[in-house]
Amino acid sequence: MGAGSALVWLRNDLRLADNPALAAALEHGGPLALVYIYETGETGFRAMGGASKVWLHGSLSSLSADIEARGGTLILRRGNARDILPQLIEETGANAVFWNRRYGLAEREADAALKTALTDKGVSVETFNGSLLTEPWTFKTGSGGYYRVFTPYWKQVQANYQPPAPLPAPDVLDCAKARSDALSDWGLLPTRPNWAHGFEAVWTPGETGARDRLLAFLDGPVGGYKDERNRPDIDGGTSGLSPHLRFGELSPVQIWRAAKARTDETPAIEKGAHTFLSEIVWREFSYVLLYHHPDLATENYNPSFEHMPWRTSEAELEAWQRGQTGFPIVDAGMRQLWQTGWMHNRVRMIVASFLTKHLLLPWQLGEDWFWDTLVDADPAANAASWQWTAGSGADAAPYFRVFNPITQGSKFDMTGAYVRKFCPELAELPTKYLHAPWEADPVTLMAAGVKLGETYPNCIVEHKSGRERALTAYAELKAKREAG
DNA sequence: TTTTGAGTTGTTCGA
DNA sequence: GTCGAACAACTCAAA
Repeated sequence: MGAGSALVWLRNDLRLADNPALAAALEHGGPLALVYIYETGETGFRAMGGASKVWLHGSLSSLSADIEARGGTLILRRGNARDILPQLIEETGANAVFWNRRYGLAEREADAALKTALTDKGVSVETFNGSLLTEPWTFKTGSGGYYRVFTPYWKQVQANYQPPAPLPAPDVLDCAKARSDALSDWGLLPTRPNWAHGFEAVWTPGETGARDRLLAFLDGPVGGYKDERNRPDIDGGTSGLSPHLRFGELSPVQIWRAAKARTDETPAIEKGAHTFLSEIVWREFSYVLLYHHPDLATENYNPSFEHMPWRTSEAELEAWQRGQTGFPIVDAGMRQLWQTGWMHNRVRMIVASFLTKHLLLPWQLGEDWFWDTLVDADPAANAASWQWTAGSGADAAPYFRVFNPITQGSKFDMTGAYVRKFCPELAELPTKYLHAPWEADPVTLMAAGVKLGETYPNCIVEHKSGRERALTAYAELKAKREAG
């Protein structure tokens, strides 16, 4: 390849280390054009949610600084990649384009069309796997199909996955010049009100923040991960890497290598590291499902769920969204989500079970709310996990598994620190009543400053009757399924 | 082809 | 308080 420059189109891979597309562009030689396009108005693309936009702003800001520290520049553009990439190729004199692949249908189709168009104009295009351990078509079952059950998939990965050699971040970047938008003009950050003001205390978007978090996790918490990952009252019981992974500030390959290396040094963490990597592979499994079911975020994976007698209630949906259901563990979770853009995984299951079973509202409403409010909103993992909870998904929970929010709260937020943090109006209650304040006697309630129905809502549905209603609905579904 | 064993994360009830 | 069984039936993956 001749003297032209090499254009790297960055998408969900906002990092310099271990980035296959970037490494190939460096190999190509010549100046680099490092480009991020904020794709708006692209048909079939799901618009990024509000919390994700906030993260994107932070991530691009960090990436831009990292690139400038190496003498380069990040080019920002907004609009259609279809129009913008050819312009940038012109402006920068690029004769080769590099990107890491995406797996949603609309994205795949758009990328394929672009690749054809560029190739036809004599520009070489090379694409890579920059976001997954293995791409969704890699592993097949004995009969040639894709995996629909997690455990055999996980076994397959353990038996056959070998990480490629790491690709170091470049020390110096020689970049081509081109016009760039100002990041602040994209309007990614909220104003009036700034509902994201709580994010900063919790997160450091960008490659450095991601690496620091990974190392901190491997330095300690990973050892107890198997049990502590279920404890929302423990700070750092989980890795907190999900938003970094979502934007590719680090890759699952880097995680895999680091966890394996650390296990070799410290065999005592083996069990925790193994469980941790299985969670990473759940993300991979979700991508297998998304690849084979492009409408995973909207359509039931199991088609028989079209007969599910879901309810409708704007008021109940809103009570759930705002963390005003009257069940402390549910409300704490929904408020953590609103305040920090993230929710502990155990609590995600509890609130999802509550929405789809106790309230019997369609899982798509929950999926959509999470899409808008999670900084880690991932097209594959979010959709697959909601369907799993609802029972419509692959390898799904049995219908009779209705989480009891009181039992779950007492069992996993056993100190009550989680509810006290996010539902401060209940903070003075004794732990014994914290997950079921209605069971406290009037004297205890008064002493804690709690007036049910005033300072904290009454339950919008009673646990026992809500559970029974859900079981009845699922039985109806079964009857309809049998009737054809 | 047929068979077999298994399937992320739970709750309730009764002994 | 502890423990085991029931809660469905089906589909998947592999032998």
